[in-house]
Parts: sequence; structure tokens; C-alpha cells
Amino acid sequence: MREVRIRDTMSGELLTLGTDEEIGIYACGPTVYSRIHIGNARPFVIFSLLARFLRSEGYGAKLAINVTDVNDKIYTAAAGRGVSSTELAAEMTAAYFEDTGRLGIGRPDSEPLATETIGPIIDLIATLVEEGHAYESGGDVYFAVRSFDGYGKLSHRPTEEMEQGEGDDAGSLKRDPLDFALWKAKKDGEDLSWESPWGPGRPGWHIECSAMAEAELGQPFTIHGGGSDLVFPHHENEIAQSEAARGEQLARIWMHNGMIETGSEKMSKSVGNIFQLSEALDAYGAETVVAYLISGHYRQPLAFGEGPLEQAAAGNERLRNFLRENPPAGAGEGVPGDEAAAAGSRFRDALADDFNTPRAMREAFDLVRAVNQRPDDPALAGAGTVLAGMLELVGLESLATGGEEGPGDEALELLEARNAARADKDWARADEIRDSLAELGWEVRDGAEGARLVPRS
RNA sequence: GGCGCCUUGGCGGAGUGGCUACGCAGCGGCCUGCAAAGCCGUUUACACCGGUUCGACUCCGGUAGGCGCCUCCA
Repeated sequence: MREVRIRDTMSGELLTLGTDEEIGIYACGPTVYSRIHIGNARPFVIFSLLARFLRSEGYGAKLAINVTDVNDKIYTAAAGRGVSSTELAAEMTAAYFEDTGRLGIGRPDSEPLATETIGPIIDLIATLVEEGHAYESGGDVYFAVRSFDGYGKLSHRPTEEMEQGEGDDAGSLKRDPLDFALWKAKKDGEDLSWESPWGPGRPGWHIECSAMAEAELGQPFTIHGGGSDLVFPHHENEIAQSEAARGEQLARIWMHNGMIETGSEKMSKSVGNIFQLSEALDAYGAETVVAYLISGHYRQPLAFGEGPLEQAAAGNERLRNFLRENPPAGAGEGVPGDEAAAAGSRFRDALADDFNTPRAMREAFDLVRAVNQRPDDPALAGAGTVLAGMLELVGLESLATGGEEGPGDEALELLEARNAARADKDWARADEIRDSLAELGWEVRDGAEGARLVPRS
């Protein structure tokens, strides 16, 4: 069991996970008012793989990624499309499950919906009102920011500074411009609301995560994550709500992923709308999308574009080629050589060090090159098995177990005919057959041990 | 304007006070009947300006540029 360290946004420091604690991880999922884009997939992948890695190291881990299915944006988008907000949310939630499911990295342990957590949300708000941290005003309920001393500790913003940016709030029901809504009274035209002690309404944007996190993981829990764009105000407000209500820390470590950037790259129209996850999956496949998403350290911004995706695909192809030549052994079959085992160990070390996936992948590629250089070195025995183990940790196990179908009879007959032609040094005929095989989807690779067929990529 | 962060070779992207990241692409070579796969080599990469240091891409300061957020209905 390795000591795993994660960079904490609040303190800026690398914090160590307790080896005997249950690692509760809560990551903020999407607000389902539209199909998710590839940026939304980054936290899903990062936190899913982190949980997978922790388990493989022997940690107890529970991952919860919520779905925010009631929100201003949903009302607006539904109205724009002429459907009910419930309908839109249900449709987009289903699309979210489908799109993320296609990534092939499994599902979180729990995926709570805001609309199914209304009871706990109302209870939490009621507690805040009782404790004097929140107040009702015209059917809305607001959190009194100044009643919570630690406000700003995550995003490192002094409250004095925040006031200045505040625009005119003349018609507001808030007592203080800093305050934010916990509960919003039902307004005309809104088609979804719940009864509450303050009248019919719906939750504000931040409270649902406080309630769901506590319901799923208890409080405090270990890691709270999400995109860096949620640091303020969303996570700052979650802290305020949860800690004011419970008098206890919400989460010990705050872990934020960087944004996917399109930079100034101008994309062609046909590629431009590939921002949606489903379209990226259609165009490149899950393996490429996952490889792309782990190609940079999770905290850093990641450049998006055709180039990076194709590069991820090409890198995968190198790994896949290697695994074809060096297939992983079955369970319990053979012991890896020292050098191969050391590479696997360094791969895990990299992940244990703030989940450094690009550094981990370096170990994978270094191992591949070493074996290609010295295929018979006993120290590198079992490299295919080691590599497959590495890839499983980062959601790329399909590169090793891709379930490639073997060539059919027709292809095998052609291959045999080509072998015969080559034996006769009838190169023209051999090349002709190679073209035929290509049409069937097979690439011929001549090697010392004869020709073999590989699916064309 | 405020807070946080970033700026690495054609592209993506790690990392370290002094030693090749890695991947992709290009070019040259090896291997191959020719290819593919693979191997080797490759155009002196660390925004700019100062400073600290025997030595900085790697620490400090400044400049320029970029990114996220700055609130709950624009």
C-alpha cells in the first residue's frame, strides 16, 4: 500500500491519505441542461480512475458523483425548447449516463440526483436557519455569509474584496450582497417546485451538493473534487453551508481538475462541434478519449483539438502493437523480471504522487521501448503482463484485452497464398494479395517468424 | 480592478538547482523483396528582463502574454 498524496487546493499542500481511513470522494457532476461536453468528462474520468487506483492499493474508497438536475439553467433551457424542465432533466441525465458509460471505465459507487435529495436539502437549510446562519426573505432563504468566519478560505478571497465587485443589488431580498440563495421561492412559469417551511420553491445552486455529499459519505469525508471553475463560489459556498450547519469540516482535501482549453485554435466546422463527449467518442472512440484525458496532469489545463486527440490515438496504437507481440500472461502465470516489475512499481509511484498520469505513462512507454530493444532480456520478462496492469489502472485495459477478432477463413487463405507467392519470389502477386487483405481490413506484417495479420487501424 | 493559476522543442505534455522525460509528427539511417511494426540518430526546448548561485529551464523580483473565477437569473 503506497502513501498517496494529493494536492489540496485550500492549503496548496500535498496531503497524505490515511491508510486506514475510508476514502470518501465526492466529485461535482454536471448540471444536466444539455449534453455534456468533453470538459465535463475530465473530472468523471480522473476521479473514477483515482478511486480505482486507491482500491488497487488496498484503500477503502467510495466515489460519489452527483447529478444536478434542478437549476436555473434547466428551467431556462427547457422553456427554450418547449418541454418541461423535468422532461429535459430526465433526458439529459439519461444522455449523461450513456455518454459517460461509453467511456468504459465503469460507474461511480453512487450517483445521487438533486431532485431525490430534497428532504435532506430542506433539513439542512432548516438547520442553518435555526442556527442563525440563514434567513427567510420573501419566500427565499439566504445564507448569511458574514455569519460564517471561514468564508473565503478555499478560494483565498477576503470578503472585503468581494463586496467591491458587487453590482447594484437594489431589488434584492438579500440582507447583504455577499449572501447567496439556499432556497428560491417558486416563480411564475417555473414548472417544478417542492413544498417547504418557507413555501413552495426549489433549492439554490450550492445546497444540493452539501446535502448529497453528507448523505452519501458522511461529514467530514476525505476528498471533494470537481473542476477548478467550481472553486468559487460553488465549493466555497458548500463549505460555508456544511460547516456552519454541522460545526465540522466538510472535506479534508479539495482536489480540482484544470479546464480543457480550445485556445485560439480555429477549428473547421466539421470538427468544431466535437466538443460534446458523445461526438468525441463517435469520432475517436473511448480508448482515445480516455488516453487523451490522462495525457496531462489533472490539475493543469489541457489543450483540446484534433492534434491532441490524434496523438493520443497514435500513442495507444504503439501500446497496442506492443501488446500484440507481448500478450499478457494469464493470472498467476510467471513472475515478471526485475526491470519490468520496477517499471510497474514506478508507474504506481507516479499515480500515488498527486495522481500524475503523464509521468505514469512515461513508465509504460519506457518499458515498451526497453523490451523492443532487448526482447530476450530476462529482467524484462512478463512486460506484457506488467503493461496490461498499468493500463488497467488508467482505464486503458482494452488495449490489452481489446477482443480483436481473429482473421476469417478468407483472410487466412489469402495469407497462405501470399506466403506461397513470396516463397516463389513473386513479389507482384504477393503485393496484390496484400492489397486484397487490406480491403478485408487486415494489415500484413512480415516478421522473422512469418507473416501475421493485424487489424488495420 | 480582485483572487487563484499558467507560459517548455513543429504539436501534446512531464520534471529537476548541474545528468535524454515521454508520446505524436518531420527528416536521415538500420531491418524488410517492398512495406508495416520495431530499433538508432536528429534540427543546441524551457516567454522576456534583472537578481541569487560555482552553476537556473528549475529559486527571487519585475515585464509581457494567456486561463479560470469574481455569485445565485444575463
